Amino acid sequence: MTEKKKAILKAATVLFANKGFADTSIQELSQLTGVAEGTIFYHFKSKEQLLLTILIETRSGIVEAFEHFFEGRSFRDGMHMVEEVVSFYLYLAGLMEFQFLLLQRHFLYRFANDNPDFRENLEEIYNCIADFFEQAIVKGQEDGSIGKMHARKMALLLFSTVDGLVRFKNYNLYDAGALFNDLIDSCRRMLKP
Amino acid sequence: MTEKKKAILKAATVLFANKGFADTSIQELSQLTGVAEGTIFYHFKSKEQLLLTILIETRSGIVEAFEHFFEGRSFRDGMHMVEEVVSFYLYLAGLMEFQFLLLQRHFLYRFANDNPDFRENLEEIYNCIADFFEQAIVKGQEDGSIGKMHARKMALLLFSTVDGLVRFKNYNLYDAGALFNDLIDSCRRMLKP
DNA sequence: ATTTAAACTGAGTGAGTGTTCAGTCAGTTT
DNA sequence: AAACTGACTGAACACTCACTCAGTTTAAAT
Repeated sequence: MTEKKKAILKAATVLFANKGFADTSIQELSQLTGVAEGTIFYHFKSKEQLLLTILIETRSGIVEAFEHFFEGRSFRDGMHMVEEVVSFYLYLAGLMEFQFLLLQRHFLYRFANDNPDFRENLEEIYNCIADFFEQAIVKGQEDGSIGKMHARKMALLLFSTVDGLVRFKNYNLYDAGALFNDLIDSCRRMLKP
Repeated sequence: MTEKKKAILKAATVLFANKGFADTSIQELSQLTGVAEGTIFYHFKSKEQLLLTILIETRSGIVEAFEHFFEGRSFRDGMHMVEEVVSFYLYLAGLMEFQFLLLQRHFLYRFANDNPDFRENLEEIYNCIADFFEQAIVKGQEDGSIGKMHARKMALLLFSTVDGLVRFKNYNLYDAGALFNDLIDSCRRMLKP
């Protein structure tokens, strides 16, 4: 991958995340990166293809980060693992700020409606994260640290809570960090037997 | 307010919510409503002004609905009031589907960055809802149905959970309704003394 | 030194955009 | 009947956009 191609992907991620798809022009992207407009279309056959490439990289980035973090790792019990999943999600949302912002933008889900490539990549991201939440809960139910409840549904509830928090932060409504301790406490109370 | 003006507002709400601001053209809005393009600019001095009008109506709709629902109403205790706030939020999100979808779209918050009118209306909506959650929690702490914890922070956590759920539903990821009972149970466990 | 293919350029194109405006018309006031 | 009003129209305007393409530069292989 050439330097210019990398620069295009990096800048486009920020622009798409901050300004949206329609409000980001190729001209602007060209000026910001110092790359000619033609070069952008040499590397990506269309604006939509450029967005898809970013989504694919985002998917592999997130999925690999999660798998790498939890691979061969052991936890005192399921409850602690839940806390680690929540923490890691928030940590990653800070590290991959623009990718996470992008994932919350509606236009991605509009593309997903008639382009299976978008749909599949989005589903893989969400399934991966929900699965980690679920695994932790199931583990906790086996070792007794988490009460009897529908594991998948609780996983989705936890997921939607942290997802909502990240949205509040992204939209400058409230700071997710300030609620971190309360979030962890709430998780414990929600899940304990 | 003339019939045509009403039709423009109604159709524009759906289009802005579903397709976004930039991807909704005045031409499309004109065709969909059977109103001439010029008429749209006769009633609203710009596309942005049209969006602002929709936001203002959304704000008053939501704020009045909440105030009307809880006005002069009494609850067995604070915990039950929390449950009612959560339920009513989800009920309203179904009733005012497109307005709630609109509120989750990023372009609104971009306008809010340099247009105080957008900012103020958005803040009023979020403060109003967060306040109801907080009131319920404070009431519960007074009557002993809710434990000792930071009321505002817990209110924000609850808010972000239901907000996240509505997002999952809007983006066709998961159905919020299927999680309703689990949501209410979790709220109880999160808040009980 | 020559060849070759990949990387890159930027002027150009045509479709589509939000907005304007001169003008029509039904209904009300003078 | 004349003057006026406000709702409405749609053609025209200036502008932006994604995308194309003929041509140039770069860099490695022969």
